[in-house]
Amino acid sequence: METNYTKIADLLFPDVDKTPDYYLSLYPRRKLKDGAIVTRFAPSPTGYVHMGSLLTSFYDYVFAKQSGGVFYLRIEDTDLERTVENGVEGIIRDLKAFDIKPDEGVDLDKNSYGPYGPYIQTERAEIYRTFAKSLVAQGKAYPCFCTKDEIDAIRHTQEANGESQIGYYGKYAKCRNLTFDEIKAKVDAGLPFVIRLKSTANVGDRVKFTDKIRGQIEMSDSINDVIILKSNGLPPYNFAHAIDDYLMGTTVAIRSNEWLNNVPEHMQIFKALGFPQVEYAHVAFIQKIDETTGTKRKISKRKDPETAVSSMLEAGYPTQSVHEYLYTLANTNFEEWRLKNPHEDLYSFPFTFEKISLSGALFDIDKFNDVSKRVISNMTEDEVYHGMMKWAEQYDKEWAKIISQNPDYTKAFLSIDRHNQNPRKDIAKYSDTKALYSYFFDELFDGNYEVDDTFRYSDIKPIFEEYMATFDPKVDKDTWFNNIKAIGAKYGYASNVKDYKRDPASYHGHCGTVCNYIRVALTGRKNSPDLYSICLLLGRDRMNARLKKFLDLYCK
RNA sequence: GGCCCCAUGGUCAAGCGGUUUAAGACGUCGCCCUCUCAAGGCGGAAUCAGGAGUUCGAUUCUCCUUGGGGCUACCA
Repeated sequence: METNYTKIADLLFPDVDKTPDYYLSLYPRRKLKDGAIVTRFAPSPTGYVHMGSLLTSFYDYVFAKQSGGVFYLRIEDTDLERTVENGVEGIIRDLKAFDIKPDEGVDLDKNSYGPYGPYIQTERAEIYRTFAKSLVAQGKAYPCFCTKDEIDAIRHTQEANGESQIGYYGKYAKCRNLTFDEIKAKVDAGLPFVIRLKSTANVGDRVKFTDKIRGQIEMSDSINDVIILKSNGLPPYNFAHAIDDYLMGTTVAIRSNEWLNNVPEHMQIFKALGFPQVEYAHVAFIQKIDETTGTKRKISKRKDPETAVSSMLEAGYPTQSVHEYLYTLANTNFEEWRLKNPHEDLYSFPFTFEKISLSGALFDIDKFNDVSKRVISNMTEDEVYHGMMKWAEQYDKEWAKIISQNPDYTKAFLSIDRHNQNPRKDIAKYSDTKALYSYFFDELFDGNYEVDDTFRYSDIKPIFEEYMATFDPKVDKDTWFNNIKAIGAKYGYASNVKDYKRDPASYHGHCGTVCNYIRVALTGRKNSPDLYSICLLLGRDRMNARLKKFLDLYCK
């Protein structure tokens, strides 16, 4: 019997000339200090990373760094259908934007670096095939020639029979006990085949395991003879990850929750291979409301391109905002920590597996915007300027040109109210800045004014004229404001708001009304940062020009 | 259908048997401050899905129900 298995293995894998031992010695165990965690980020090369996988990559990175371990990047491209051209590039770019630099992995040209490579699964096909062959030779795996139609038929039969388990197992696994001669005949006939692992479980068997995040879990064992090598010779995820995670020395596989059900199957693969079981940590996925159904569902790359990290960056959100927001979703005590340590590096937040939240959070754009406004409000004007530039250079060339020609001026208006006790929180993303500050540039100032019925144009004319005549850029803000009050008072505007509110009928308005006349004339809008600062920044000439333009338009 | 995960306000969440008349943040509402806005301050409304148990005592432990999500592919 033994020899028969070997014969089958040789028949199926005439090309494989190496043994598992070869690879076992090629990739020796890592020598790391006790407690060091080795993690990996293992995406398919679909071209981009979405919020959920970015979060897991944060976990991967942080746990490895905090424990003195290793974090590596592995490209899982065994599904040729999903592979996108330049798909690796986008992933590396996204990670890099967040300062995540894998210790080992692949570079932009898809060249592997690090001692356990290659780190692209299709380049490791020979390794998987070697182990698969070994499994066949041991009688733990076998070729299956069933067609898609046959598999479908099996399922229909099972459904008709009211079987509780659907799949390729037991008496339904008709290729399980093929003889060497039968197999040879089919191979000679050129029939395609897959390799299946013989399940060691029976219907009703239970398995227990411990998830790093979820704790003890018990479920039905996997009775299916799962496919470990597809007919194209490449392995599916289950087999590839088992071999790679062992050979590459992973200690904890942090992955999305949808894998939880497959753990029994994965455990059987590890066991068949004779590998110690890698630990698993299953992370809840981020959800969103599906527009068509109105219910929650996990975000997906295919359906929700807007949740791609790159879309966030493209919209002009700083990476730090995305990072902070994800942390507030993920954990558990992060916001509290952030309050106490407003300027700490994010990667120094002490994560533990136990504290990662179990339930899938809904992506909340309001909260995200607030987080981002806080992040930007805590930046210096230099940092905001650089962020704006970097964004604009790529997505708004006109804006980039304007601000790059006026760096000091730009920083000056960015610094308005920035160094107060409580800095302004009005920028959520860099793409907001143009609309927010366009009036600082004559070429963008469009001449639309938010005027309304309350504007008393007969008052505005003399007020502006007097304001222009008395404006002195050298005086401080209080003096400036007192002057406005004095001018306003002459034309029936209360010098303080309280007086006005007490007796609105006797006034045309109050000093704030006067400010608003000026504000609208200078910026076109009713809302702006500190008006005094705007006047100074515009300078007397441009200020006067805008006031006159307004008078020409509205106060003939 | 089978199996699994999850379950505190609209959202994210503290909580891990008594110190809780259940933190905090976002959102929302009101007031204050104020040259507008953005902030900021103060305050309000709003949550333990339901039912059994265990216990002297359950948001916290167990079970059931319900709800949401996931897996059930030669996809990952």
